Amino acid sequence: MARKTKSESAQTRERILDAAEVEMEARGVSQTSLERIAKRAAVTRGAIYWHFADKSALLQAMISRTALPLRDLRQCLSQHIPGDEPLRLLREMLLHGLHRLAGDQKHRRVCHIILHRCEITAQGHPAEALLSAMFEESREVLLSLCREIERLGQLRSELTVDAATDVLMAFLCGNYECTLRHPGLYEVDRDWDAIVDSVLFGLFDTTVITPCSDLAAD
Amino acid sequence: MARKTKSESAQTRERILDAAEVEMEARGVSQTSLERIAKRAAVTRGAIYWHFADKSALLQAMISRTALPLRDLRQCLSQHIPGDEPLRLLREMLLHGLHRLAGDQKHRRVCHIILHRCEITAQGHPAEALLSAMFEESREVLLSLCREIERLGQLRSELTVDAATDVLMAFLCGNYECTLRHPGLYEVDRDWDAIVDSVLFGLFDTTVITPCSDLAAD
DNA sequence: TGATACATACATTCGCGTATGTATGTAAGA
DNA sequence: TCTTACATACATACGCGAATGTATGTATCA
Repeated sequence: MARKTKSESAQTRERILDAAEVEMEARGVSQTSLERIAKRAAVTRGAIYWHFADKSALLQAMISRTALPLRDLRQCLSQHIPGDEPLRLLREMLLHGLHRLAGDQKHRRVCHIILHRCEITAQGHPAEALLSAMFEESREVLLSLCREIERLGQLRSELTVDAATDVLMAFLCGNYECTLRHPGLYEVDRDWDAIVDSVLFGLFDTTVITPCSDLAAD
Repeated sequence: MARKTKSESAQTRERILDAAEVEMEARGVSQTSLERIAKRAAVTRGAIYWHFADKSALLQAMISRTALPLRDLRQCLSQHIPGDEPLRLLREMLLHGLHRLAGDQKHRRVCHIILHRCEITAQGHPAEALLSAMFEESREVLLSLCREIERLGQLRSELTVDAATDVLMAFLCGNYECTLRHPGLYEVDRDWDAIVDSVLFGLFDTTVITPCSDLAAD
């Protein structure tokens, strides 16, 4: 064996990342040796060390390869015209996240690894900073939306904006948790519309929501 | 050093478990060596191997030592007189779980380890069976309550019992997730009453709820 | 005096990182 | 265009530390 062409090399790299995903989901990050990954990718550890500095860098690359929910949030936000029905935008954002979680196999796998197959120690861990940043940024997004909704007088009087935001965060995180950790015991492919509407109805005065779905059309 | 009295031996065992909790929460289960645990407990690895077969058994003992939310659920359920305001019971159960999560330091630590500091591989892992059983059993409890509520005509018409159950599960799991994983970014010590009421209000017709709290008195 | 509750010492395994070998791709010079 | 020179893309081999499990020593309790 010897030197391959550039595209072949890139393919090797992808195969290694694919193999790492499968192995790490099955056995956990720390219990997966580079030898196992290499074997599944039909290379030797030498190839892995050529493409990646160490296991940590491999994990980092694996995470970077698939965009995480944050991108979706930003994408949804970019379609938002400020002052224009934040409640409906919020609805679309929640539905978008839930549908992606149900549909995108690859997305699910990487999230599963980061959330449940990876012992995040304190600081410095590749997944640690990412998770915190995603959480904080998601919360910021939801919080600003809740503030807009409150300004329109649609927040239920017993609630603060922070309380509403945190219910939404818990609902979202909980769905990731339940879906990924207990795939047999928790339904993913379902009619999320009624469910999301119920949650929103508990937090906001949703009489103004017009259930037009043409905004979600891509 | 040598043979201790029985109570001293039991104390040693507890010290080992305490040390294991602290170390495992800080570094993750697989990254925590028995040597570190022994050092913190002021013993040698020999003592650990005397009390426990291996690291797996140690983890199992650690989990068994602190009762998990399941016991709370059962306790709450046992106070339930069937046919008597399931909605109020549900409310108390949710509040009880959230308050314990906020107040019980030891409980939080073990949950944190099991959920986020432990790479659960497929079957056979000490934490795996426990987590699945807890989830399934919790869902069963909530599902039966939702069924009772539906029978009383208090379930919102757009929802199925399963949908309502899963919203509650997601809400609960999400709170564990957010609280334990992002302690700085998510408030635990808060007024949960209004929040729980909002969630319930989104799912059920809660006009019948009488906010008497004497039922919760232990 | 025997079983207990450890400490100590030792053997073994496992995975990591690195050093090195090697065959091929590739660009430049003649 | 053929060859030279080098970079690339791995494979192979080795040394290392860390952690595990076990075997054995030992002092004390009962």
